[in-house]
Amino acid sequence: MNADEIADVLESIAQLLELQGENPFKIRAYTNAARALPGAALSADELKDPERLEEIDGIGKAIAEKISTLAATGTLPFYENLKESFPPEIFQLFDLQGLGAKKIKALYEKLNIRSLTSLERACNDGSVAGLAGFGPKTAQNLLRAIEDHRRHAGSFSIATASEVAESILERLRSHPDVGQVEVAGSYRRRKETVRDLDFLASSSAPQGIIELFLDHPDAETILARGPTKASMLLRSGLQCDLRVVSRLEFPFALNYFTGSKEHNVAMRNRALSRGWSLNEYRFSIAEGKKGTPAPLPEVDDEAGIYQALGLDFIPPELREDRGEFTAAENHELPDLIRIENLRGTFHCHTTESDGRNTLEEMSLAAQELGLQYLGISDHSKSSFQANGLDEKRLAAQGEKIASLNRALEGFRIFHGVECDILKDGTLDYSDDGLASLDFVIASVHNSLTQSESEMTDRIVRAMSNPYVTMLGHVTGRLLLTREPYKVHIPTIIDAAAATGTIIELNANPRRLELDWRWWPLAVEKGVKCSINPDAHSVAGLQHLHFGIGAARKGWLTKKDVVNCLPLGKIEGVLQAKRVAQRRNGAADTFS
DNA sequence: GCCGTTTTCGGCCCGACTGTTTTCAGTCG
Repeated sequence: MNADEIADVLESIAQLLELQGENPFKIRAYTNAARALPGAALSADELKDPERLEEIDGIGKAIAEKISTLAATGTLPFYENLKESFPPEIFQLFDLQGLGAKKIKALYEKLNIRSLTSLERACNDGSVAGLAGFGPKTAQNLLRAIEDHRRHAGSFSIATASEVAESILERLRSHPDVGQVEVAGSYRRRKETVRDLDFLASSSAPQGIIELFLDHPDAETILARGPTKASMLLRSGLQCDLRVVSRLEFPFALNYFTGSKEHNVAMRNRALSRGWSLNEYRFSIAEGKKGTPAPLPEVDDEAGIYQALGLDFIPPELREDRGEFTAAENHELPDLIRIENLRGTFHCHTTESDGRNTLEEMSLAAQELGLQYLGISDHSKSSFQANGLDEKRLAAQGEKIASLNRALEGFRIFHGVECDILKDGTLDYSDDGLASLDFVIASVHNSLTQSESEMTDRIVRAMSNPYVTMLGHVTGRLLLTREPYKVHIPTIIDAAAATGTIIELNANPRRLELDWRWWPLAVEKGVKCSINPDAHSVAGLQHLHFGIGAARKGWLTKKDVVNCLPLGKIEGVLQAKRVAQRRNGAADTFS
């Protein structure tokens, strides 16, 4: 069993213990261990070594033994026994809004409810409403929650969220009683998908702002309406929450509601170590602490909170408790990439394959964005579903680009292709065909069900080709739609480093990969990134904004991203692999 | 179950809202 699978088991154990009414801190210990494990990036052997596991913060003797057993045998008697006390379907009840372990336990023990279907029946026939601690309102809310759950998987793409977030922000800003307004939560941290949007406003007169917020034209259900907090479900199924706080509380609330939960816990612990308690409103003197606490700091903005805790300002994207505290303490936080650092981009399609805009339109749009270059890469011939180009059409496209380039000044179109990586890792064109191009993106588009080792070998073989400039969408995932295909990312990263292949950060909001979690490793290994929109239209160039969010989340700076290089410097990077091969004179330079 | 210039016991983040209660438990973030 690998680290991710073991983490899933630990999460399941936590839920089962919760159902059993176990000590909440014991439950938290399992949840913490589940979160800590994948971040430690242990090898298969280290996962079997209890002593190595115990070095990880949050994993002690007992859980280390359990992880080791899972890694070695793929099973755990303790877990198997736990599972016997509850039916497996019961886990789906945790996904319902308003239903936690206590209520699930009551429903199961008193009414033998174990699934969405049996819960729905019991809500309708009145037996839920008759249960102690439940009532008619709860039954009604559960029915609505079941319906919502069925209608929406519960997550939304960053693109959907972005549209809603910007429009609600604008609405709230228009209110005369509003001071500051921000979106917090995972949206501000630029997670690849979000479950809800958390808005935060400062005001001394919250009521009207709450009313304006809830009076949204797309509001379907009002979930909460209090004096400082409101919550609604939009017709799309996206939940939006609003908090209104005072001007002085705003930085604290912004920090608190931006999260992540793990980041907040660490912040509070840092405060406690100084004798302060930190909540979403302020610093205060912690109760029951021995010794004299440091005097309370004055805080004007979010940076002031970090400063008070001896930290550089941590950008929201990094707040995942993945090393940002150590870096902030040592003044080693990266100068994260910004959208204005981009000088050009690659991976754009045109009407020649499956794009909606012509070569000329795409080029013009890129110039209007202030870019210096645009890499055109239509599909290769095997992607016939996408009208991929054969050698003849590819050559004709090259001539057209050359002629356009002659008429351009200070802007260049690079001619490339998104070349299919065939089932055996060979490419869709001969090396001679590839050599005529400025750059080549190699991507997998078919035979997605290969085993992890087959897929990994396939991609590594493709990267060993000196004409492959960069690797496209590494795992083929479509967020909220299609799981990634199986591929061993650390091996891919090593191969990219060894061959000098750039890895794409596909900025299309449905893809957003290589996933941000892997970029620190890639950078450590010396792999370069290219942030590519995978644009199929002029509008698709805007995906670069989402790519920047993901890149920042992956700790990337402009030095790590090749398309921050200006025209005049980028050409050399595109040619580097072939030049190295020519210099070494061997076909198997990289093997 | 984890952790330790509070170190082997006794803490572990905490406030808002809802619904079911009549002072609070459960859930959420």
